[in-house]
Amino acid sequence: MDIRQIRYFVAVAEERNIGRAAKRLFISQPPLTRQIQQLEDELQVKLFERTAKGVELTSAGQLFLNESRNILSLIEQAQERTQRAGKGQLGRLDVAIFGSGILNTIPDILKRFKTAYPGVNIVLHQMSKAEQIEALRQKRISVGFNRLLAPLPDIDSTMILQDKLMVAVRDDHPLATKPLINLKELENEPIVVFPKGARPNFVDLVSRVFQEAGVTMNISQTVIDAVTGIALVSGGFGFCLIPSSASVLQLPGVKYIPLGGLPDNATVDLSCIYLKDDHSPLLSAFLAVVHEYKSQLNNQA
Amino acid sequence: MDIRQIRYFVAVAEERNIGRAAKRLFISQPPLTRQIQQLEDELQVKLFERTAKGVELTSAGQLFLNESRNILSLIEQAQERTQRAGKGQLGRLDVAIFGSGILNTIPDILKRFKTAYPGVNIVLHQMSKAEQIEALRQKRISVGFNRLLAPLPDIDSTMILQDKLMVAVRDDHPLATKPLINLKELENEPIVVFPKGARPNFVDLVSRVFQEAGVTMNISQTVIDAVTGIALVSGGFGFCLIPSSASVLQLPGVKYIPLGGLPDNATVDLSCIYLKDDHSPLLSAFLAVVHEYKSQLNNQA
DNA sequence: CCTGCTTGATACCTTTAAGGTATTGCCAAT
DNA sequence: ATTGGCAATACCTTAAAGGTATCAAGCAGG
Repeated sequence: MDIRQIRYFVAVAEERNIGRAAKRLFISQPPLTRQIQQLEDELQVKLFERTAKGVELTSAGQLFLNESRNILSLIEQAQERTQRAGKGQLGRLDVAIFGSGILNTIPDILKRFKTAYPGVNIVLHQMSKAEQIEALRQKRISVGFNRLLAPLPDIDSTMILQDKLMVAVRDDHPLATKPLINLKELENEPIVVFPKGARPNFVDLVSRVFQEAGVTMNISQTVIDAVTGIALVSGGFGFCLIPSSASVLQLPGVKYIPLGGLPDNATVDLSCIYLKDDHSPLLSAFLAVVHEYKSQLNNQA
Repeated sequence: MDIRQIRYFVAVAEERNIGRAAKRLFISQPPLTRQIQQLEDELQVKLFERTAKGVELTSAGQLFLNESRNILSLIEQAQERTQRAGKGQLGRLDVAIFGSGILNTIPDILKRFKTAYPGVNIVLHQMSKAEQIEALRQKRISVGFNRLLAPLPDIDSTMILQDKLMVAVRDDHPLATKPLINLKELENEPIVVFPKGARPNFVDLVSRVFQEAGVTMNISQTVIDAVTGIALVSGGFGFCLIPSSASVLQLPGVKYIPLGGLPDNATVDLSCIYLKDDHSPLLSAFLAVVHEYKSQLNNQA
């Protein structure tokens, strides 16, 4: 049995006349007659009663007509859905985000992607950097968002933005009134750092900045992420250096003040990472959205 | 797109290796490679990622695999169901019965057919003789049960049984004690006859019998069917001649007594009728059941 | 680092089967 | 009895599926 035969059968059933159906199918009458005969032979069922005016469906033929229509529509659907999946318009995309990374950039990107590709189901996973890399290699996720990535041979990354550093201060502290804080002013002050876990990390950037400025750093506490760090500032544990994008977070008694007098490379990147040899259309579509977001960000600045 | 290609695709997806799949399909590897390429070209979607160890499905391919399995199983089902319909094991059979014909013979036959062909949906219609013939010609029904048929050019019939005549009597009537009633004893007695409507009919048989025996008949009432006639006997309206198979009907105060001293042709047939050129497997199956029933009936007698 | 093995891809030929033209046979309406 | 419309048949042409031989690429073992 053949899809062509099914199509032919439906045409004949609808026209109730082989010659007319042949015209509709842009073939001549004899081959159509033969195809119908073949179909009947194969099924061992008479599908049509031949009359003087044409043909008419037997009861078995009537049943087969319904089934045939179902088959054809299922095939059509399958083609369309597969094509959409091939263009990345349909499917499931597993995305990893890091602890406090759910601030504004990532939700924005996800929102854009969701509106551009409404057929794609986005599944979020909270993962640390190391977990993301393992999950990428095992294909449990397709993209991860992260910061400060060491280059890896099998993993590519796209930088989305670079955050400058800011200082989280309690608003009753004397420095809280200044428009800009110099690193020197934080010498020996208690500093909360984050995150715990795999290096290189935001901690390393902060230490490097202190070191290069020749300022001694007094780490009062190491916590898991920016949110916890800022919470500790609010609790009076000292200062906390954060990437500027984390400053959207509002906590009672906490002010964010830009850090001045730093070298240009004193920034943290936000990047998304993915397997180098993942050529899935879903990933490409997602990266396209990321790039579009990035270029809009640059045009604003 | 082609069912063959879908089958090939599923095999390759399952084996994750074109060569192995080719072996499974009893073809050589190159044509299989080409068919997969063609399928990908047509869908404009890459279905497989070619690796060193074989091939692996892309996400679009994964989706298409699911759809393909659905399509194949639907096709299989369609073939099987159509074949069953072709053998008369599946479908719908519209059957007409006459007013009081729902006694024991017809339910028996229908019950047998139902157990032999459980996939067939029997739809009953109450129809007079004339209605049955019109409905047969319009193909609204496939079989009708009836009595005393005049032969028609386009309609065939099968006689199921021949009923002798019986008399329905009130049990307080003097004749009710006799084991056999002679027609002479009914002379001038009030007789209820049925049915109303198209001739030739059961009435005609009854009148003929009286006439041939030289007995004058006194029709007290003409009613629609046997059930009504017997009800009138119960109400004291007189006697009623009925086909013996109607004697299964029990009404208060009514006895059935055989009619004696009649010629052999004083019988009513129960027949089923159908279009001469209806060769549907459903009808053949039904008629086969009818014949089987008939021959069992004859063996008993 | 090279060699051999496995895998899919290509080139070219053979065979199967689908499509076309011409014609026949059948039934029905005139 | 005749004609018109329909499906079926016979015979040929063409397209496409399958086969054999061979190639190119990637990985494993020496």
